[in-house]
Parts: sequence; structure tokens; C-alpha cells
Amino acid sequence: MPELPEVETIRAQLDPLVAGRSIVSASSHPSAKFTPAIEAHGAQIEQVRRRGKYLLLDLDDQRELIVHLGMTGVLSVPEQAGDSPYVRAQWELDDGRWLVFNDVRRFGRIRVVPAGDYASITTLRDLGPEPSDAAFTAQHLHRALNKSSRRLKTQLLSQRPVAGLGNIYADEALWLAQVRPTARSISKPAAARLRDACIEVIESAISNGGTTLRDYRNAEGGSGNNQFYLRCYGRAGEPCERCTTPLRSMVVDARTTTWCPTCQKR
DNA sequence: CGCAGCGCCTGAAGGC
DNA sequence: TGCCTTCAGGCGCTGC
Repeated sequence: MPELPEVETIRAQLDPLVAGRSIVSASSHPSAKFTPAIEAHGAQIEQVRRRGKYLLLDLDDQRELIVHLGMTGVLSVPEQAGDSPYVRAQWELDDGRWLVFNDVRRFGRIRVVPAGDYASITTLRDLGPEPSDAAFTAQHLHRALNKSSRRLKTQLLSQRPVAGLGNIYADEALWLAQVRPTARSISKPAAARLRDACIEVIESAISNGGTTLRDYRNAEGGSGNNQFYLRCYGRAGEPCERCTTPLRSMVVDARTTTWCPTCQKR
């Protein structure tokens, strides 16, 4: 579930706790998804950045420690080593604290790569602009979406037209822009609305500390508040806030998708 | 190169 | 009560 707003919330909490700290030991679950965590042993963390849903920890030896939280990943910086059965990696820091990665469902991933070299992480390599980036214009989104005839919802989830939207915020942005998720092309005015909606939905979710529906916790173990402000996701059968038509849902590319059949036009 | 399809995971919730 | 099935879904990989 962690999408851009949740990952950004974690990034902001993590950075002051780990920046400047050296990694004095590292361990991981045996799965190849997590064993690269050990490669960061001995390096110093300079800062914590984010691209889309990826956390990028700059190391002082021209490498980056990259963490993707998957569905249920949680990072925290406790004063003792993690003891949950779901600890998938942990790094001991030189101030005695630990950077701990918990992930019940093991959908997360950890990698260490040369700084800026994302060739082996294709989703990150091909990631679209951040919603907040000046390059994320209506024209960009219009062109990017019309390059393919896949459904608009599917394209948003691909991370290529824009970075960081998952199932929750894709449904929210499409609802706000009044765009039909199953459409396979988009007009210029609709692309302009969708661009604005992506920014609005992501920025307000960051302000609300992210959305906690089941598993999401921030780096301090707290919940977000944005679940109280969702207007579409998870509300199938409830009246649309704009037009009172009951929201409908269907599975689009293996993901539950909710939309208003009246005011989200093709 | 684009993309459809599949596998990875396990706790929670629902059905009987 | 307890067993079984279904569901949640981001992304990497395979093969057409």
C-alpha cells in the first residue's frame, strides 16, 4: 500500500535519524529480494531521498541503498534490534540504533547499486516525473497517456506517465479529474484536469501523513489520516459526492477499480 | 519494444 | 468451532 505520500512521510522521518550514520553491521532474510541489504555494510548514509515509491539512501562510497516497501513494508529506527518474525533486513548504526525493515508479505525489495545507475531496476529507470516536478505538465501527461492504448488506470499504475501513484491515488485522481479509468485515450482538457488532480491528491495525502487502511505505518509507528478523506477508493456502492450516483467497481488488470459511472466521462 | 500473464507472499475475512 | 477459499496488490520476470 505505501504509495508516494506514504513513502515521502517515511523519508522525511527517516532522514534526520540516519543521515550521517555509518552502518556497522547488516543482516537479512535469505531471500534474494533482501540479501543485497548486506552490501551496505561499512558505508555511511549521507541522506535519504525518494523517487516515486522508491527510497534512495545515498552512501558515501558512490553507491545507493534502494528500498521498495512493496505492499506491507515498514521502516523504523528503534534503539534495539528488531525482534519481529517479519524483519527482512536490518542495519546496525554507529549511534547504537538500528534501521529495521519489516515486511510481512515480502513484496518489498532491497538493492545496492552504483549511484544513479538504475539500469537493473527498470521501473525506477523508466519512472515518470514526480507529480511536483515542473516537467509534469498537462502536455507531458497527454502525450504519455496517448502513446499507448492500454487503459488509463493501467498506465497510471505503470509509473511511466507519472511517478508514485498506486491503486488508491490512481482511483482518487481519476475521480477528481472526472476521467473514466477504463478509457484508452484522453483529450487535452481531460489530461490537464488529470494532471492537476494527481498533484492535488498526492500533495494533500502527504499533508495528511498518508493513508492507513490496513498495514501502513510511518517510521515512528504511527498511522496516517488520509483514509478519512478518500472520496472514491473503497467506496463502491456509496453515492458519488459530486452527483450522488452509486460508485461502481470492477477488476481492471487484477486491481479493484472504483469510479462514478455518471460523472467520470470517457 | 510493448505488453499480457503470471508468480511472489500471508493475514484477515467470509463461507459453509 | 474450524477448515477452506478468497482477497488485498506492486513489481519483476518471461515469452509472444
